[in-house]
Amino acid sequence: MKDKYAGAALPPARPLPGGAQHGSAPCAACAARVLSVCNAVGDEDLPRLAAITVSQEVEERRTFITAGDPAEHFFNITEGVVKIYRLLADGRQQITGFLFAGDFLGLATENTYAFSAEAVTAVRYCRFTRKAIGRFLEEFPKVEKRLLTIASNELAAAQEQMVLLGRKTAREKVASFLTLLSRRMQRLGKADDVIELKMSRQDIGDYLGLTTETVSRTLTQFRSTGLIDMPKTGLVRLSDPRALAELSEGARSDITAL
Amino acid sequence: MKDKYAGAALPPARPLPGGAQHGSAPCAACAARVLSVCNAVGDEDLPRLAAITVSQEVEERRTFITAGDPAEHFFNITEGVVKIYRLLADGRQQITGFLFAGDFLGLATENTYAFSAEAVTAVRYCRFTRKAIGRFLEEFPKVEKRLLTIASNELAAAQEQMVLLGRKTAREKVASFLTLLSRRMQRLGKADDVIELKMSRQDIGDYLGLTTETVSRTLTQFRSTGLIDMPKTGLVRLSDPRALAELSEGARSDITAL
DNA sequence: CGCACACTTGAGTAATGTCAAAGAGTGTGG
DNA sequence: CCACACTCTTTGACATTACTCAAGTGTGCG
Repeated sequence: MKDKYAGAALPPARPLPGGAQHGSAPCAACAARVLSVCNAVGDEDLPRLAAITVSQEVEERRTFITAGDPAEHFFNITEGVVKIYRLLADGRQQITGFLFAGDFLGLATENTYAFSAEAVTAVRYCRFTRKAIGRFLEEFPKVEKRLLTIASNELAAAQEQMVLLGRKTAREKVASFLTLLSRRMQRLGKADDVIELKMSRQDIGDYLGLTTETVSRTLTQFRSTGLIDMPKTGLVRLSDPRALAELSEGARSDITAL
Repeated sequence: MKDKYAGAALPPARPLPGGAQHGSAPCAACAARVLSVCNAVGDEDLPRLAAITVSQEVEERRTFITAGDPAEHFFNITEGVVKIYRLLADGRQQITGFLFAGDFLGLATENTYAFSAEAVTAVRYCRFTRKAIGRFLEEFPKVEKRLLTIASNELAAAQEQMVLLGRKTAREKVASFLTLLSRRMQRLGKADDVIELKMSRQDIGDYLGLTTETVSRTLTQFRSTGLIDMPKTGLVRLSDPRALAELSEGARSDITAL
């Protein structure tokens, strides 16, 4: 089942209908713009940006970047959730990040992609060719600066994730994950105590370096100790965000232990 | 003992004597230049580069960047080995990378350092202030491009490390580490089957998400199965680099099992 | 309504961590 | 130059966490 959509021999993602993707309107109207690189481009230059982008949508479960393929594009996620992952020879999977609206994709890339990317939900993105980006950056050095900032932030996040993977316990990992998603909601100005888990337990496990079962058990334990509440599938309410945050940083875990 | 040199209240690292660090000579003569960012600066502009750098040396074991401190500098390692690490509240340590001559340090940084850096061996580096770098980049966009490339490479390496930490077994982790160091020797044009381990077992463990004991046991096992040889302390000869490389990628490990 | 899939729960195992002690290597001072 | 002290590494015995395998439960979709 994990391989259902694997492999690269897929029909291409379809461009949005109507050719609406060429023109300044889409960029100006883009809800993700404020969150993304594109924010570094002034209103007056949006047409230039729009000219090099193609907006596309990808259905749930579709792999749209396969590790090893020539890296021809950069992507800007405008809607949905994407998982970035790498595989070992025997199929073990490590998800190196989840991407959401506003996130930029393609930095960790030389000539070929070193990772795969799969749409966790239905996804919409703007795509640029590397060539076009190159020319564009010449003209808008501000965007290049922004890319460097983004890369720095991603690098910091990657280091944080290394701490999690290398040194945290299962409980701390899951608490970190919930806290991370909560912070993201906060940044978006939404209620930060209710989280939608769009991804499967398997994906959460592959992100945290755990098995599905351990993720499930840990969530159950959190629920039974009153740290979280799960009103319905895919929804988690953080009953005690503070305790979760402390737990995620490696605070004494005996205080909330079963 | 781990705290012997910890804390920020240390005498500053000393600049090299003679003021030799201001002038073009040091950059032109720098052995690490070909490996580093500085390579993006042409010979004719080296004086400009030298004008904003200060070369310093740091003794073994000295922490020269402490997480949380204001990020005022970027560094270019020109000699020695540096470890970059993060700590959890209770002292658990995760080393996110080892840096060698030519490596650039300071990218994963906003206004304060999110990591600490310690000299594993005696270290020499060139230091730039953020301000100076900003002005310099305006003038030499080529260097900025180079930084973006470096950041991309680091990001790819970070993802690779996440796979290691999240999904590899102890044997695979240690094999990966040896293979990584071997590749580095290769890139430097040196014999790639003999590796100097400048760092302690503890550091290797903190890098691989293992304990000292597990690292030690795994190395012993590799030796007893003929994968490696340890002629003297700190030296490892890869007797079967191919098998190690395969093991590190998650190949069937039964073929070399004890 | 029933099938499929994802999630949960349980029992037993294996890998790695913990604690403890002995051995090896390094440097220092007598 | 040797002996001692210190630290790092190795080895051993045991504990524990998280994994594996397996069965059951729930949920959503056709």
